[in-house]
Amino acid sequence: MPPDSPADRLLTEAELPLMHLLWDRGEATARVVHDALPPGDGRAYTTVATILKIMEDKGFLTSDRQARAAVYRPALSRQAYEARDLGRLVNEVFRGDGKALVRQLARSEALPAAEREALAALLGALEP
Amino acid sequence: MPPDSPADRLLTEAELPLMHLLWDRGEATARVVHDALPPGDGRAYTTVATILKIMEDKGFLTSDRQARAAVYRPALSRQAYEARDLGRLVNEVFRGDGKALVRQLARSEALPAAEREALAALLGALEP
DNA sequence: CGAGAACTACGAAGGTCTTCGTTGACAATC
DNA sequence: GATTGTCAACGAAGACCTTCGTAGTTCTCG
Repeated sequence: MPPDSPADRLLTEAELPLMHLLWDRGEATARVVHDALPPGDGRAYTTVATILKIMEDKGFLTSDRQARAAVYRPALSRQAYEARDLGRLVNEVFRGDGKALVRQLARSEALPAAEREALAALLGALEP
Repeated sequence: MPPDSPADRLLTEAELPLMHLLWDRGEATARVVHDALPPGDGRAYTTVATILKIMEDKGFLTSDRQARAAVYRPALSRQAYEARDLGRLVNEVFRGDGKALVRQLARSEALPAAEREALAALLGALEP
């Protein structure tokens, strides 16, 4: 088993926005990523370049270094990462109780009312 | 608004298991928490005491210090914390797309098959 | 070719987290 | 009353994260 496989790491706070950019675009150089960041961001180019390099070391990205400037690509699909982070939430915070998560989701502001109601109905149906 | 309110912090990896213990028991001293940890845990008593103190500083716990040994209580319900951590996942990882989270949940191993199917059906019904 | 631009690599600095030992205070016990 | 045990407080050490500047290399364009 490769010792440097993507492991079960999670992206850090600084890494996650860069990863979203790469998921959206498929690939990008450090320059492109930096320029695409929201203007108010303020992070220096070298900061972005360093973080991308670290993400590659961690196995989150691969790069094509034939090119003049390294072109980075996600080594992990957005879906796969979503599943990983969701897994952490379920296992560590909800202690494996997926139903409690759905219950919490049904209360969450993040979902439109229609879906919240549907979830609540689903819960009611499953456990009357 | 109190400036030192529980803020929007998340519990760290070392803090979370201690918090679960306190949620389960309602209150406990550092001694009780330490002794209740799984035997294989290995963390020293002083480590546990330090983490509890830090959690109090961060606003996650309150303590009764009349007693000889400080008695800690959660300053935040399990539900409230679940909502906070779920909120992070929805906003940062799923970028506000709650439906994507439900979709992911429907694929998750964490839920029994019956619930996964129900979620899938729900998604199908909402977005044909 | 030479000057300037762009890029990578390196490392330093400051922050947080995690772990634990030591010290000094206090209590209980003999 | 002296010894033993328990506790809070402090701080140190090592790991990781975040940020950025500098140095050196490579490319590009007059």
